[in-house]
Amino acid sequence: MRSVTIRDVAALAGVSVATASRVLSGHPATSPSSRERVEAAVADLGYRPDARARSLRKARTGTIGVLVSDVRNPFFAEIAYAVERRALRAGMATLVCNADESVDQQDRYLDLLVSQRVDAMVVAPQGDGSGSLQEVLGLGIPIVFVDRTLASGGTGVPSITSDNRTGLREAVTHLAGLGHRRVGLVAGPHETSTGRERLRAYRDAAAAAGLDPDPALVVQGDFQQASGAAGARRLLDLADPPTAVVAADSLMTLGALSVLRERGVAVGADVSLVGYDDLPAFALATPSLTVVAHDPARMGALAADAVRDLLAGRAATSTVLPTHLVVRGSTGPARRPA
Amino acid sequence: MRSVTIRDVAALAGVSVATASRVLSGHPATSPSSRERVEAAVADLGYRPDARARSLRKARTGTIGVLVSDVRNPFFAEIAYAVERRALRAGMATLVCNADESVDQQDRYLDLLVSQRVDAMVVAPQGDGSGSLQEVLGLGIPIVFVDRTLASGGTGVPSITSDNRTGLREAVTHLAGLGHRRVGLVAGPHETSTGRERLRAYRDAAAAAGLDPDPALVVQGDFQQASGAAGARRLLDLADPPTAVVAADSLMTLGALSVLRERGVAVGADVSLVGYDDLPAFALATPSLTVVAHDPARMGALAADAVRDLLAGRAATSTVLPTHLVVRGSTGPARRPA
DNA sequence: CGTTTCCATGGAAACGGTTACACGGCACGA
DNA sequence: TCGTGCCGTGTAACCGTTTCCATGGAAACG
Repeated sequence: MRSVTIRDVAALAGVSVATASRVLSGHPATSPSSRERVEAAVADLGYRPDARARSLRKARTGTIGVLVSDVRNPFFAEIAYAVERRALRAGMATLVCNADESVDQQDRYLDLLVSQRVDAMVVAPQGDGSGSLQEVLGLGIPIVFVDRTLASGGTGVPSITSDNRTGLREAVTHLAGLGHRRVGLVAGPHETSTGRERLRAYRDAAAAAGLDPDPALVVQGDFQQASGAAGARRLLDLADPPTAVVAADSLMTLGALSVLRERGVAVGADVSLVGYDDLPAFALATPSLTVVAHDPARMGALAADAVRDLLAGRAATSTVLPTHLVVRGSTGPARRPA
Repeated sequence: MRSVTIRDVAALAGVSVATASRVLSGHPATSPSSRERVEAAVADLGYRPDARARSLRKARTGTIGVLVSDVRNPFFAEIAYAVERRALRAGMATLVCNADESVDQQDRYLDLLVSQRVDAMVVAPQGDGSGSLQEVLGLGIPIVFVDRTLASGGTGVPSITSDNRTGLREAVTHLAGLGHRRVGLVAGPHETSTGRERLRAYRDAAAAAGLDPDPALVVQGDFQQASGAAGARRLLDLADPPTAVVAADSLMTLGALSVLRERGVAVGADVSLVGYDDLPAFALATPSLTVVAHDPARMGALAADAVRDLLAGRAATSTVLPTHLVVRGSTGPARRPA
């Protein structure tokens, strides 16, 4: 059962493949009569053009790759969705890949995207760009970073990120204002720019507010739910546990929250919690969560716009989107130690 | 800046393209000496094989399409993730598409997947198969349905679904046992098999338990969060509102929950709520949500297995995964109307 | 009426790989 | 020594499309 090709269409329509191709791609120089017959033949045979063959001849594949860490993270799902939506409107297909917060897997997918000859990529990069990423950057494929950037700053790659520092600073300042002196942080991986920036913002803000600089208050997570739970446990088990905890991403927030509940800690009273990302579910928790909010849908849309610009040969502008603290019920006055 | 082709590699290595190709694809009939030189040339030039060109000649593209309704729905995100993971292990790439609960968009993506010549598809189908879907089924592309099936049953397409009826029946029976007589349902769209089956199970179970058969207790949703909120509002605004509500998917559960909270209704006391899908966040709500649970990760993995079987020429088996009710705090004894 | 212009068309060369086929050289057994 | 067979290699066809170029006819113009 060989699939039907443009040759079959041309034969049935009684024209050459060249003419058939012209009709199919809307070339103006075609007579109404051949247009009509080709279209009839297409309908008759159920012809479906082969995008691979087409793209082999033309310069473009009409495909863009989106490489995020984990679509199960609602934050990245939203980004991927937004990019895809915008891309579809421009007639482009989207290849969504999960790096799983692993550089190896990221490299594997970068290879894959390159060999698929995607026209452009939207990447939330892992690591310091030492692996395939650096190499791929050298290939001249239009790339836009989203959410994260590389440690080695000036790569000339446009990026759509959010202002990690402000949100986290506001969170710490807010907690300090409530009288908290020992504020814990479940930090993100050093391999990501977001992890590093949020940690740095925490440290700066904590120092500025004169909080307890105890290094034990910072525990390392990996942006996955389990590490948020583990981190929260370590913090609560300290001899002198924090009275407030900040989690550096949504999944770790979920994990931390689950531990607080499992231990019967009254969130917002015994221990205050600031989450990251404003997931719909976070507003519905009891007490509803105070969070650092940013806007993944907008990030995705802007990333798609940047890709469009790059593909059109225009320069793409990097954007840093604002973040802000949304104060809800999970943060309250520090309870004086007994 | 033309990209480097296998011809360049062959030239540099001093062999023919045939030999270069053989080395690259691991063909046994190659001498150590040419292997070595070709590999050196590849490294030297930074050669990246072109998957499109390769797949044009070979029968396969090494790509499978995953067409779900909405990756922002954690349920589908989990499915997509599981499929992708399994596919990658088999060396295949995954094209993830969002039909957005719209038949039109589904058709557009089906066209796209066909023209990309994916080797197989995993689809959560919309509608009755009247659009492109029927046509695509006729093309002989291996397809596996996931989560949903078509109304027109015997299409011979293997499917990985979950037992929608049992879970919902248990939910209704559970509520009846707690003394609820008026149980509302925020139903899913008729265009989906899951929407229909869950509605039918609700009706059957309600009848069996002798609940109030008032048709006003069933409100129509579309599996999106906003419709869950709207549905809950309609139910609460009834002259004789239900004492318990069941939502037919996770996003509508979220919407319904937000309305209950916005109105200051004590969930589990004033009104009981049964959600659908066991999202991590649902266990963390207060009170934690009683839900109908199923296993999207397993569904995705089984779908990927089914695809593997089809691609290997074996028959794929359809599976119906179990669902079960997880009783938590959001359901309680019916409050006697004053 | 002859020449120029334009337009629809077909033939054939790309695009970047794989692979059927033929061929020469070598080791082997008779 | 002479087939026989195997193995590594090269030539060229092929996958399905687009597009360059040449061509022939009709229309437009003088």
